[in-house]
Amino acid sequence: MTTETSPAPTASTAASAPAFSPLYQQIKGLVLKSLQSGEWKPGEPIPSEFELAARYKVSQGTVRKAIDELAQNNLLIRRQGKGTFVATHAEQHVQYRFLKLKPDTGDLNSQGPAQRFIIDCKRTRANADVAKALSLRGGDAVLQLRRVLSFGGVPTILEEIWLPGATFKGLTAERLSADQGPMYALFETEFGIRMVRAKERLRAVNPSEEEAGLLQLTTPTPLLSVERLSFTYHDTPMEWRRGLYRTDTHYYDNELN
Amino acid sequence: MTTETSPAPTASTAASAPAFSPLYQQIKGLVLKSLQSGEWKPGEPIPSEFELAARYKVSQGTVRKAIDELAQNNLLIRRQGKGTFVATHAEQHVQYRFLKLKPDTGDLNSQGPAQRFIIDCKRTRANADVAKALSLRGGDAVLQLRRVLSFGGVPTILEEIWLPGATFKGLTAERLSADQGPMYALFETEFGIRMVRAKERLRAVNPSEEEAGLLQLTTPTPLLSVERLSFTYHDTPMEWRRGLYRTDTHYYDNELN
DNA sequence: CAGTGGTCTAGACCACTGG
DNA sequence: CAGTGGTCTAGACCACTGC
Repeated sequence: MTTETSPAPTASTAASAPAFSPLYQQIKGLVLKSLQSGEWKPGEPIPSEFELAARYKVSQGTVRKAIDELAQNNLLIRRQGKGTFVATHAEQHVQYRFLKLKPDTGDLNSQGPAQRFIIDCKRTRANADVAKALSLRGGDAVLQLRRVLSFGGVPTILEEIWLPGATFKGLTAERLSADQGPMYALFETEFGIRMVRAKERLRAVNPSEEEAGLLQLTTPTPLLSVERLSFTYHDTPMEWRRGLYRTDTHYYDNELN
Repeated sequence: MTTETSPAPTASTAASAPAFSPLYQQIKGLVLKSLQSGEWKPGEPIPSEFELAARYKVSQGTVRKAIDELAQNNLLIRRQGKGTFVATHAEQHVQYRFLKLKPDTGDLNSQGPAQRFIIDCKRTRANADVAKALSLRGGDAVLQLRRVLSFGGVPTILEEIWLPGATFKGLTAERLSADQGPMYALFETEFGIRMVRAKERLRAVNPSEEEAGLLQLTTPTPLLSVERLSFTYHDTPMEWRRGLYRTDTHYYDNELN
């Protein structure tokens, strides 16, 4: 690793700025590349700080700072005495990392695991909205699926999910139904896609008759509409979903800092 | 600053653990104490890293790590070449730091600043729920106020706010109406209270007739109910509010990591 | 130009994990 | 006990701000 200020993978803001990029940022980029390429897979340990320092020809402290930031972004997990591991949506004691819905009493697992019912799962073509969200061309193949999540036997979430067809070749309703565990964990093992972060837009809405029926609502109930765009490495959008959450027995939990 | 492992402000988990507390955590605690005591006020610079290092008898790097964490928690703001400043809800280019509502088109300020109308502001006694949230005894004095926020002339948010009466002595509707700028900024300058973080619970609800009227809703519209508990230093709850947000023209924006 | 925060290094030692 | 991440130090140098 050279010490001189270099153009580096940190794209300058297009114009005149020389774009000074600290060493640890460049290291961060290299580590990210190895993560994305699958050199280190979810759940596995990455090389120790000393090994990485030798590999990149920098001091351990510099590697440390790079890893610190990646760990804060939930891409890596540090475990003192054991090593640094690639984060995963499976096994992570924090299952359902992106699901912020909590029951008014108890916790999500107090009534056992969630039950999942696939309503349908079909290949189709992206409409304008979905194409735009997923950075596809209108008409590109997409996989569209709907499902209901129940907690303690009560249907609570109705979701509609769109995935790029090219990336998720071979994903079927059967494959999804057979699986235990979070869908995002399956994406990792079967398709090498790791969801890294997401944006959500929340609204209060009245469900359509079909939607109310799928959630077995007996009285008119406003629902929380949650539109989510999920990203994999390098801010690449990889999933668009819209959920309808019952919020008479649960609430959407959020922390502000 | 002693280097030996000390009991320190880091409360041990009640039982047998000796509770090792790193030096920089202890420094963090001392800095926090100075923040809370008002030695350094919102908007003001704190001493330089070298000065603090001398004061606490530790190396600059240790002070740095302490400040880094406080800056990440939005308690401090670092400005290269200038210094480190106490964060504030005023002036901060990010006004309305805790307000996650965004318009479907444009941004919150595209139609000028928010208009605020105080509906009422009265001193009363805490009911059980409010008392519990604010860690008061039932019947303690509380200040209760309601207001409407409008954007571009459209009433969009109806809020009901409860504050501990003892801390906010002298806060009146007149005082609030006279003020420009965020309420949390006024809390800092007038009462020495700085809101540091908050928790929100979201639900979809149907407004009562009175609520619909105050928001000038002409058709039945489900609203986003946002219950917020705000904390000042040391996780002390200081404000409870419930907002009703119109989400037909706006949405609640959230980032998941 | 002096003063601030930001980066980088090299080395020592500590705390935690597993064999 | 060896190997990992975690803390702490001391010092050098860089980038940014304002006078």
